[in-house]
Amino acid sequence: VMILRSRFLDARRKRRNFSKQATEILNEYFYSHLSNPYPSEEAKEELAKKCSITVSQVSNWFGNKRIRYKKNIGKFQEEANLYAAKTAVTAAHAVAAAVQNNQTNSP
Amino acid sequence: EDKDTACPAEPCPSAGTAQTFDWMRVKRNPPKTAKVSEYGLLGQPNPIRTNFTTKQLTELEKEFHFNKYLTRARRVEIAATLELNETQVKIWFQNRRMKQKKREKEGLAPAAVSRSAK
DNA sequence: GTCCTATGATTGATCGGCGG
DNA sequence: TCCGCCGATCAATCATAGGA
Repeated sequence: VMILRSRFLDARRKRRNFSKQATEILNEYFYSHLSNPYPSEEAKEELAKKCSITVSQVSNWFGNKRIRYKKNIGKFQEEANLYAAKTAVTAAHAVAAAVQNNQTNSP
Repeated sequence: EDKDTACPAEPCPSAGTAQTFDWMRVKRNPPKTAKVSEYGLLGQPNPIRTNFTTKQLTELEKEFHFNKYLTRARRVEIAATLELNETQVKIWFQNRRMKQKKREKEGLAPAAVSRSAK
């Protein structure tokens, strides 16, 4: 059939990839909330702020990410482990700091 | 704000194999729009997304600018004229309104943060 | 330039909740 | 109980960006 439909109406789709750091922030949130990657409106606004993109773009990103992730979990395994390790290190630092602080107070 | 930052009953197991959470199993029911088996032979009902023609979209758009909301009568009329279900017309207006709201919101935020810093 | 995959945006339609 | 709307999301697709 004439699949020649919107050859013009979608000229606005001049996509631009997000910055490396923005994607980094979004992925960190996604993988640290893998059990429920549905940021609240407030969380989306915060992410949008940090990433310098709009709330709609944050929504699009999560929508695409969720669909594509579950479509092929295996393909994202490496990425998942990468971010899991990253957050683990961050958490470890916090714990280490807490422990150290605790030890210096109880000799 | 956050309430699921930790696993309920999971110490810290999987390190290489991701778990399968409920959201990953979510499956939408296939569209029930449009009449079924109109081509008996091909036996392919309509488990697919409808592709509106440029003409249909043009008419819907025109009507939308006239009325953001449809009356039952108008909906029936348009559906018949464009050869669509009443549901499709109803949903189209619903989505169109959401789109409108979204665009208005985006068109007023990008440039309105410096009321004192400039 | 060619080909293929990654990715942001669009959109018809679904899901759950609310009000009439 | 049924219906329409809202807000969020799904799922498929479009079109470009980026890399080989």
